Amino acid sequence: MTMNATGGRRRPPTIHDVAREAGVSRGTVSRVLNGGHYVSPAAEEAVNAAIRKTGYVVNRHARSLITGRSDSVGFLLTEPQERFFEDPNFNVLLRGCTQALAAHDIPLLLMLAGTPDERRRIMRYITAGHVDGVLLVSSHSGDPVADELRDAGVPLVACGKPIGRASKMSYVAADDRDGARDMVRHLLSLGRRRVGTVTGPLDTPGGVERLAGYREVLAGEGIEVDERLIASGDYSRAGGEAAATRLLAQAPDLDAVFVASDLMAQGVLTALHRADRRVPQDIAVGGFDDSPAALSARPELTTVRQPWDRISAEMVRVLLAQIGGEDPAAVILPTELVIRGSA
Amino acid sequence: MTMNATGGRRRPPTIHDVAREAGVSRGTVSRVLNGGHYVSPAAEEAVNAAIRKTGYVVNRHARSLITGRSDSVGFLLTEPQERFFEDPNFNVLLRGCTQALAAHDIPLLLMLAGTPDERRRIMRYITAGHVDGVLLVSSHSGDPVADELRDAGVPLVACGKPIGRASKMSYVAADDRDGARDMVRHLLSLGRRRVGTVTGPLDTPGGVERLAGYREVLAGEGIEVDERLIASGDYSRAGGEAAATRLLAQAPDLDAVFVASDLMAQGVLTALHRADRRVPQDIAVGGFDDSPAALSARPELTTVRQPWDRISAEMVRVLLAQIGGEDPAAVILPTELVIRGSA
DNA sequence: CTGAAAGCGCTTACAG
DNA sequence: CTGAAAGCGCTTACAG
Repeated sequence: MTMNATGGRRRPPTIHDVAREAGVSRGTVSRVLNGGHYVSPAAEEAVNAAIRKTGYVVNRHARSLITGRSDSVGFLLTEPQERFFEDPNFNVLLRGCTQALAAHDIPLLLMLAGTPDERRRIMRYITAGHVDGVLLVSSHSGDPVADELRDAGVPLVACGKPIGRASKMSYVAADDRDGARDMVRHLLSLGRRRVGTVTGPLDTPGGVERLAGYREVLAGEGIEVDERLIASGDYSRAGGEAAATRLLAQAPDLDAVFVASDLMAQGVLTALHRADRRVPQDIAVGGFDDSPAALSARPELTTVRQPWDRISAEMVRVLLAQIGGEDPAAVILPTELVIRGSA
Repeated sequence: MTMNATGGRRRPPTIHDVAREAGVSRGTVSRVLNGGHYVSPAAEEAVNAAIRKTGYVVNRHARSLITGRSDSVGFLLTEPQERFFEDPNFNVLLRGCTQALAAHDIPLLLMLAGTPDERRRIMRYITAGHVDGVLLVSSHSGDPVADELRDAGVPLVACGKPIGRASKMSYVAADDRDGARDMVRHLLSLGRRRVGTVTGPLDTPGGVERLAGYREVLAGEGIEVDERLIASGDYSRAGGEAAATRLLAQAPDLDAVFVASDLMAQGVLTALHRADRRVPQDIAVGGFDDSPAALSARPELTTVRQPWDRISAEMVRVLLAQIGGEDPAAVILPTELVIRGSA
């Protein structure tokens, strides 16, 4: 039983075969391939017929060699690996971006750079031009990769507002602050008066903005913010659990909590369950994301939906525009309150 | 504020620049790049110094154009999208493969083909040679993609034994049957006598083999298999929940259940909880996979660990060997019983 | 609108 | 061991 790499693969047809079949020059075939400008209708038709007949598919390597473009895009995740697999948000984003790119016939290269070592290798790979642009997924602002890529002139769009350098970098984000406001208002409308919050890391836009929304609503209602009602988390389930435990100790009269991510909210539910607090009767819990974690929680989470489909579609749109020469752009998308069993 | 695609990118150095710097011909530089054969030590050293000095990185498109290889590998998932995001196993596998390939400096192209339409487009892409080989992840044997790829001569390795055509196709799998035997023996060792099972889909190797292991152990113990103790699932959480509900109705005296995946086991726990059966006191529950789902379950799942790291590493190893011209190979890896709270 | 020609950056026989 | 040369499949000014 022999089977090698070239096994059943025939030599694929080239532009030359198409030209011969169509009775035109290779230049004309190429023009048809690249938009059909300066080509007579007759020639165009002959070429298209020849393409169908030969089953021709352009050789991207040859094309890239001359155009200097790779016709592929990188999806770069600079979080530690665990986060990627723990947090369903990344999955949703990855799928959305893959699909949006597929519509343009552009393959997505998945790049995982959790360690400084991996980051270096991948930076080299990217800056060598193996990818036309990068979809950057990383929540922390301390991340140097974003700056490095921008300085290298690599088209780039971040998911979430890059703290401190937004004006020079494209990004797509949900309206974090507004979503937080909706949730806190909802909790208050339930009659809760001791509303706490578990924040995201405060070096991330989600951490900062969702907390800001929380403060705004309380201030607007004339409720003084009690700092004992605020605990910070790290977007992990375990972090949420620990934060809730602290909250319970600092403010035993807590009757609601807005948690800055669904995954942390799962941890919060675990902590409340252990402390024999019923949800939502004793303590109402609101999440953020509407990730799959919201539905797998018990009770199912009332949460703030981030429009992941639109976020990924916009990231791709903005990136392709930038690769095409356009200036960077920021896109802010509205969120939606989703009410389920937890609040 | 202007910033375009070519912004900060300089024209990268070519092999020509390196040759000039090193005072040798381009051919010699190329030889150093490709293994250093037929190159004098002096020349090699000069070239390496020149590479460092110029920061040269090979242009893969030019290389691919002549070698006919793309130096990249596809990770093809033919499951419906939802499954990919619901089941943590895929994530673990994806990460493992990405890392194993990264060690060879080979990028992984993520390909999601959940619909017939996407499958067609991706098949075209792959058979056009844009990828040197594919890592195929799909649990169902009805999947035509595997055959199509093999017939097209594309180097291929499947995750899990492809039912009915294993002899002609590379695959890497855990020893499903043996893992199932370990788990059922464990449940019996706990003194349970009415041990049921929730199987995977019976057109998947995991569905068939894990059920076979279950039957074998019972037969070995002289226990007649009661078909009312067997319910089939679809590897989804909801499927596990439904199967457990059926089991409870058919065999109310159930005192243990071996579930063919951790994710389904989560659903089983939900159903048992609803039926007021305590785990593990009333009913012991054993899972399969040792995926992240095992740890997020309450109680944490006793399960059968699939060695995901090794599975992905072996998949990559076998694929690269095959791309290099070797014959297909099958690799079976041992599992390990992991005891936690649920049984 | 179209063809002939140059050239993208690299690898690989071919002579030496 | 090494250089000169051909050529991978395509795109794009350049003439017509």
